[in-house]
Amino acid sequence: MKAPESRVRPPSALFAALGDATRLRIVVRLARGEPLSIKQLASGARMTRQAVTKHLHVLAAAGVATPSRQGREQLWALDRRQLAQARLFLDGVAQQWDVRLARLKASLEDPPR
Amino acid sequence: MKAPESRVRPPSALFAALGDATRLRIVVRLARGEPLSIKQLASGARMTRQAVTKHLHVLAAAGVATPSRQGREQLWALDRRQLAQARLFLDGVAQQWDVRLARLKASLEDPPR
DNA sequence: ATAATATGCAACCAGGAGGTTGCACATTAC
DNA sequence: GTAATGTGCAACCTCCTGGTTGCATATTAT
Repeated sequence: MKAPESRVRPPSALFAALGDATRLRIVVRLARGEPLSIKQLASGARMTRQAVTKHLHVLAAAGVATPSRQGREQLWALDRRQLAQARLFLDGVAQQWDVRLARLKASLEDPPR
Repeated sequence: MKAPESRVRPPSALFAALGDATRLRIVVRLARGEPLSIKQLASGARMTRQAVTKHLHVLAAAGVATPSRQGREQLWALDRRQLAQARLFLDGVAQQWDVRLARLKASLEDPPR
């Protein structure tokens, strides 16, 4: 068996979730670690609470943020795992590039005959 | 003065560029380092060449890929700089989190009086 | 020169994303 | 109990995105 939240998501969905200015600001605010209610997140965002709610659900679908009930409030917090996945992906791209550059450099210093 | 391509882009635009499965596949293919023509990139993508062209322009607008003419072909290659920026952003988020966790841990081990 | 190849440009279209409004419901405060 | 607060749900609207088609243009091959 496997953890339900860790089911495979295409990395593009992850980047798409981060690919909105409003959502990225939410992520940054949540990155401080303290869970925030929808009300708190909506204040300061120049749009309706419902719009913010939608964005939060997008983040949840991407596995980036998760909610938890606390009385009549819903507190949202980040889930680092998917963000770590995104980093790994970018690392992979950079690494392939590095490997290729290393090969090129090697071939220049010690050309194949 | 500063390099023209390094003008500030909102990081969300960057993630948005990566937030499409087709574009991400293009990025992965280009990550090998070898520049590819539009024709080459379009073969294997089950859509029209024009659709691929559009995706390439999105990547170019985000500063992720850049074209260069070679006769009648247009060769596309990755530009790592923006990808590095994306990594830095994710590092920042993770780091804030780490800092907060460290503080929490410290406060538990050595509680403020 | 002519044909084949690789790309550019523009119009067009369907669907989804981001946002709003209005109202219902649950929880806490007084 | 009643009011205030925080949220959930659904309908609706607009605009952008991803995709197509059709044709024009530039370069290379024969």
